[in-house]
Amino acid sequence: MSEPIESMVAAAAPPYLAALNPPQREAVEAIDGPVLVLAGAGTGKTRVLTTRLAHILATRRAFPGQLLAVTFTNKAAREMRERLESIIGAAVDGIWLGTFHAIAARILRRHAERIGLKSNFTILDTDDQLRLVKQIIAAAAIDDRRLPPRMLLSAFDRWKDRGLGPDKVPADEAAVVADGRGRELFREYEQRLLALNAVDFGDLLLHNLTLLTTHADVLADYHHRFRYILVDEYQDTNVAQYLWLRLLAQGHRNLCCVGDDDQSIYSWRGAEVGNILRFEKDFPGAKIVRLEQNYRSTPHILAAASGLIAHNEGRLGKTLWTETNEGEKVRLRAVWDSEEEARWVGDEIESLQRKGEQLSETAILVRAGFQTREFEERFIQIGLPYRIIGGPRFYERQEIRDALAYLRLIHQPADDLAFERIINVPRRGIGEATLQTLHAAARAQQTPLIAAAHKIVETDEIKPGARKAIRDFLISLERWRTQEASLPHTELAALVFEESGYIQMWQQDKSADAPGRVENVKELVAAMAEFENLGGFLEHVSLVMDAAETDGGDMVNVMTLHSAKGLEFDSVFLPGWEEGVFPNQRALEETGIKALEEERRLAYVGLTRARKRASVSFAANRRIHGQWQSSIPSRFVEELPSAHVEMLAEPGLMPGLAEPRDLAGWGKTEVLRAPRWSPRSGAPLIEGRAVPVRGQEVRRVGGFKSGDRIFHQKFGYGTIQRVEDNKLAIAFDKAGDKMVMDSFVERA
DNA sequence: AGGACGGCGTTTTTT
DNA sequence: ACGCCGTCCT
Repeated sequence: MSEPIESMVAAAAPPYLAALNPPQREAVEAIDGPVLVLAGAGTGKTRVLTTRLAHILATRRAFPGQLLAVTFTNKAAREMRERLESIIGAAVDGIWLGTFHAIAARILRRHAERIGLKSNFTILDTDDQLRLVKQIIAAAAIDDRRLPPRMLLSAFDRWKDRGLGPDKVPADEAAVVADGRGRELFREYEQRLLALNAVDFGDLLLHNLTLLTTHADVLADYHHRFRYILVDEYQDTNVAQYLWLRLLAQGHRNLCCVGDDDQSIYSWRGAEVGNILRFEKDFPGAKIVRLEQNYRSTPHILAAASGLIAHNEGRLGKTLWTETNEGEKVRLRAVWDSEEEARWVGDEIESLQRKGEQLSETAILVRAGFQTREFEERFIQIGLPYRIIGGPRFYERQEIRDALAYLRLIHQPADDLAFERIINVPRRGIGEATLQTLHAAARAQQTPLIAAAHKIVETDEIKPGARKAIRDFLISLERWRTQEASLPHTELAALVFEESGYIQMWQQDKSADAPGRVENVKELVAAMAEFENLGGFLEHVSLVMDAAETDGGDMVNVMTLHSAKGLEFDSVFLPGWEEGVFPNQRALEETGIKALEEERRLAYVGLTRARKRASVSFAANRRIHGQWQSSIPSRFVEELPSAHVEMLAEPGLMPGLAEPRDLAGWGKTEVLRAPRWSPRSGAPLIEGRAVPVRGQEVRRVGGFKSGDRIFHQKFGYGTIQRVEDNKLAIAFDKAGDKMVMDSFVERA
């Protein structure tokens, strides 16, 4: 441990302040009142956040327990804690530092009974949510082909993102979901969750809002408690999170939000760039600090990224600059097809490697997961080590979810979803019919399945075989539950997986992945050791579903642009800059110009990941869903300022253009944007509607109303049932009921 | 209870 | 093209 905090305070300018540039220092020292720190990419955002926390503590403005620091990811929270402790030189206990969800869960557990929950409530993940929604749909006697569970769930999620419970959803919005039954189903879903003593991720925030707005004493308690509030990645907050912060910050008004509107890439999961754009209005007198000095990238990379993002409107505006020297221009490479692209990138990486660059300092950032495949194939072929970031996670595996269901059920008997999951795993001869009987009984008695099961085994409502199986299972559960108090939780878990026959089930399984599954369950048990008790472990699993730490070998990193946010690499490859792929066609179809700007921000995020060199590439032909499609360069290619880009031309090859042309001046020349990318697309889409393109006849779309007869390329003739923005609910004569984009239909 | 078959979706991801 | 999921059949 280094010097105590007192001696840091004694110094005229503490060392941690001296290391900051003027705006950073301003952001750190503006302790009181609302502050918005607009932190461009690579400008030292985390340093400011952590130094600010350290400064508050060092100057004795608050005790650790009076600080609230919120992040979006566990990784960010961990990093913040580590860096804070390295500044302070000691462990910092008591600070409320964590993700929105973790903090909200902590608060909710303290006051669960005020919401109608018990403090050991279960936090459901998406999988459980979906199963519950399916049950709700079935119970409402709705055909799930008419109402896909995913869609309904996503409607619920988006409502919750906006802080809306069943009673607050605007009538017109509820009306267009599930044939007017949206509100009813939403209410049903929420009631089911309460009955299960469970919450989903959205509820954590939503219940917090209810708690804080309906219990003045609780709110006052937190007002008093949280003297200083800090928020990371503020541009990613949704409305619920914004309302939550605003409520908590009302006390001392010491709210410091750090974010970058140009890096807002999560609107599709409810993030509202608007939150950052209107900070000044919401917090009058707020101090705005801009961090613009970039410590990461070369001037060419910064200029290219800045030139690109300048095409967006409604930005708060920043001008990134750097003191470093020129460096390399952003390289732009046209290739014939996606295979050649992978070959080229592979060659380039090998050449970098020969020059002594680390593979792990190299990244390939793609727009969508399917693009990684081509690179994998090529890299395997040439023996180039790589890792894909962002695959399926440990806690999402079947065996882990099964094992967790056992533990959940022991810890929280009302967890019907857990009960259903494992009642017949391993097989105990409890089939569909028995389960139906149980469900019916549970519904009739308004009790959890487990309680219904206890009663039903005393009757002869079910067959003797199943009855015995259930009774045995219940006895085991009871025993394990008793042992929860006496045994260490790791021992309990090991015991449960043995006695239940779960481990044995996989040991006897002859499939290739069975041994791995056994290992995973054992790993799970081992992982429990780090936690004080079963409850703590389950909380961790629900909220801290971090991907396993990437192993440290020297490998090329392959990931999506989204996963790359917050990371940096010496060399960055940005393949697939083609219309349709990037900007992504579907995004444009869904939300038009809004999506286009978000895609552009994604491109900006990609470029600004690079320290020394960035290479953009695009292919004339690409296989998508098994079909070769010709493509044209992304509009983002033209938007890169040519002074900062070096075109790596291959003679005679310029995909998508009618004929070879002078490539150096593409910025000035209008590039033909023939919509050859998608077989069904009519034209580039802006705001969800086709817009005229030079030399091309574009059919006028929009203006449809229900009752209109239409024709669709794939589904044939049909009648419009309902219009929702640019989406049409259509009863097709042959293909049944479907939702389609209006741009894909024409009047019959 | 387990395999075969057909249909569907295939942008991004955290908690 | 391909994989996953749900259903249906044996």
